[in-house]
Amino acid sequence: MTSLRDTIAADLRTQITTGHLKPGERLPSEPQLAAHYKVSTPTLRNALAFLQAEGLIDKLHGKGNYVRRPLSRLTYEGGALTPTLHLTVRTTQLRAQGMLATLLKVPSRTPLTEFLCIGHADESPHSLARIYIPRDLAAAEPPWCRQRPAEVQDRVTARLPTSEEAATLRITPALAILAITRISTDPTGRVIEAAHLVLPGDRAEALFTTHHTTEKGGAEG
Amino acid sequence: MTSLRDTIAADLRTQITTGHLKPGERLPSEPQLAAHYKVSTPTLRNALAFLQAEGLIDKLHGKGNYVRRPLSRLTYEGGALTPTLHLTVRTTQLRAQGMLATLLKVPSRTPLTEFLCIGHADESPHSLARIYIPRDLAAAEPPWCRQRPAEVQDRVTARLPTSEEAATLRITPALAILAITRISTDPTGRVIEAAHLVLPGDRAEALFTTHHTTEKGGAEG
DNA sequence: GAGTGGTCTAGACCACCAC
DNA sequence: TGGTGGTCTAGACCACTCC
Repeated sequence: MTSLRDTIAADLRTQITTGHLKPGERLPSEPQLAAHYKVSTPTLRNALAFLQAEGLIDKLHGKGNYVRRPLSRLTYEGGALTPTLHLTVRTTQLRAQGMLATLLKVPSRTPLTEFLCIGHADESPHSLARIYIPRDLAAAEPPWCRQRPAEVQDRVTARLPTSEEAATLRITPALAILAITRISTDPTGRVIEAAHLVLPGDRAEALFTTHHTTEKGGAEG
Repeated sequence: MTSLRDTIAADLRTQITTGHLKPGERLPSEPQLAAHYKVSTPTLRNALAFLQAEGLIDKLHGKGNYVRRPLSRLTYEGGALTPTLHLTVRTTQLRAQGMLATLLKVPSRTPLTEFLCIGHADESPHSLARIYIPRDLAAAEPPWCRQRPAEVQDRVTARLPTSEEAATLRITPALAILAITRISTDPTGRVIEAAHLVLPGDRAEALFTTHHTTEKGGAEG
């Protein structure tokens, strides 16, 4: 009924979560584990790939498989990233077109500035952001927009990373990510910023707080 | 440099997104595709598994691989699911303990009611919700809480589904999901509802709108 | 060079679906 | 019954890490 892969993954998962295998500890080599579970190496590797996608182990080429240490969790708060060490990799001048023009509600060929940012913690990247701002509002320093937003809309989805995103964030292509498209508008309704954020699912979460006034009720389902 | 799997996946992805392969269309059988790309069937299946995780194809056991039709996207709006056909599978009386007691900020063994809900659209499940409400506030009909929330806090993460979640939602274990933990409080600060929501990443998104008053600024990074 | 994980092969065997 | 996908095997060969 349940596959060998799932059985093995479940067993190792239990050993990790119960502390039988401790954080930082190296697992036996794959041939050894395969022999122990009496399966072929591809089957065993399949199970390990699952644990990697869950963020329970790190696979290090040429070194071994290690139980992952608990990660400090990055919290994105609706409308703003938590203060952290950021690295602006690239600033690009471009012109709006297609999807970008639609998001920013500007005509095609409107001058924009793109900020490509990578967030870091513990020497490893933990967030990727592409921020687009109409050029007349763009600033040289963070926050890169000269104007304060009156309303911020965050559209959050879960998906697997593209190979480029996986390479940039140094994560496995099987690790789920939070993809957030953020649109900020000023009091007049003008879009002053559009941003694509990518946060690894194993070390990031997004937090949104909604206040309901008495006039309008809340939970419908 | 790039693996055969990625090359094949990229090729098929292109054929799908460009319309060369149309929605609903059946792909050639796996042995045929393997022969076409001159790879073994496991390698080809590996590529197809990737496309499945991206939501581009459906793998139907005994029938074939099909280009997926565009899915109607479920939008969860901060604090409330969009009105849709819901099915309450189970109502359970239980007592708070551990994590649940912490979330609800109640003492252990406080009586609670759990509502297990599955959302449907087009005959297929598209959302899974576990809602916990202090028993004195629980109602028999949706919305199951007798009281209106003053504040709703949504904690959003991306991860892979557990095997139970995958089975319930009829999705592949490799498809990323949005996991939302929602805490609703009344004006006095009492927690009136805690909910765990699971939304498939290929057909759901969460939308949050934040309004900033003039006193407090917004984007910090 | 020894040991590790990364990729791929060729094929067996089972389960599901349609006829 | 025949074709399809699902799982697993046994092993080859390459790339990376460390000594």
